[in-house]
Amino acid sequence: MVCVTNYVKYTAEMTTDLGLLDALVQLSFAVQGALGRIAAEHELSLVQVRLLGILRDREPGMQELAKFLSLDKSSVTGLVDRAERRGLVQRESSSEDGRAVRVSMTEQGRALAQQFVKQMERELGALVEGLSEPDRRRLSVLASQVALDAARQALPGISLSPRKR
Amino acid sequence: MVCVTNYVKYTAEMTTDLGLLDALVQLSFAVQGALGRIAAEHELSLVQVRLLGILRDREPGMQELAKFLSLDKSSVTGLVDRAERRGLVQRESSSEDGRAVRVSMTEQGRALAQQFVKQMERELGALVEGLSEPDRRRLSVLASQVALDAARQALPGISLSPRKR
DNA sequence: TATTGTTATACTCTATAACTATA
DNA sequence: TATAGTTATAGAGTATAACAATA
Repeated sequence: MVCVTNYVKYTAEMTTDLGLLDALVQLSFAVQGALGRIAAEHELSLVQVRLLGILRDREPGMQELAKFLSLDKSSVTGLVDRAERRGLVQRESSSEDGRAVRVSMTEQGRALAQQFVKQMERELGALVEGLSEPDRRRLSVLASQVALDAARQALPGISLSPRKR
Repeated sequence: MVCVTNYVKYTAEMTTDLGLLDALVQLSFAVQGALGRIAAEHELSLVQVRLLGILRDREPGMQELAKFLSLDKSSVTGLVDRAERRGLVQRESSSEDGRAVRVSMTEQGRALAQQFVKQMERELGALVEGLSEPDRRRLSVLASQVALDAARQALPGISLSPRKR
């Protein structure tokens, strides 16, 4: 049974296996919860966070941004409006195409993004505190494999520019 | 670097380790994406899905529901309003406390929840298709441990009624 | 007085459809 | 005509504050 309540019964002795499906769903809620909490601290939505993440190494147009975020372009208009109003991003009109704009991060946005990443590292660090170092490495490899498989299934045609890491 | 763009660069030979933090974030986006896609098919939000999940084996009051969902009680009023309008849940006034209501699932809601779970099992099954059976068991155990640790951190005082599994 | 729940209000986020301007 | 983007509109979802009814 896939548990979608985000609540888990636990006991003192800790060897419970939730089963793969529940485990992944619960884990995803835990991670998204951490993301959401930090985002809320900065009065950001998760989509705003993703926007900043995308703009770290790209200056996409609105349409392109819509594709990245799986949103309608009109939704992106509002999203960028609000982020721009807060001084996190900026629109620049394209020199090549009079219709197009390029969205980029401001210094302020970049600073916030960096701060966010640091907090996220702390929060997720706490989350995996209970695992031994070898277990962490195992989890990292397995989670990476599933995540990468998922990306391959979801984005069969999209080739992405290399990300700084 | 925690990647929050939900996009992953991948190559043909697949042994990449994203690092634990990115791996968990990416994995959580993949799982939540699956949840969100199925929810959207049924015109449900993720919160509506969680509501149905909670009501599988409880008939909580509005306040209690707010606590489960980490929402304000006024938000739950609207949430339950919309679900009730669609015939998925119902309010019943409590016999003991004249102020309170009890929210429960309708037959229609229960049927939808069952269907949802089946779809989720299929989708998540596809997600872990690339793992060997022993790797799946390992992932299950490790993910369970992190998820349960997270639940313990997040809900130190809350004791939950046993869930059917 | 405290608690349960709803209402009023305001904002974010989202999509659809219609629009403008450029290609 | 097609594409890039915005605007108008409508609805879900959220929180805060004020309210009603019951305990």
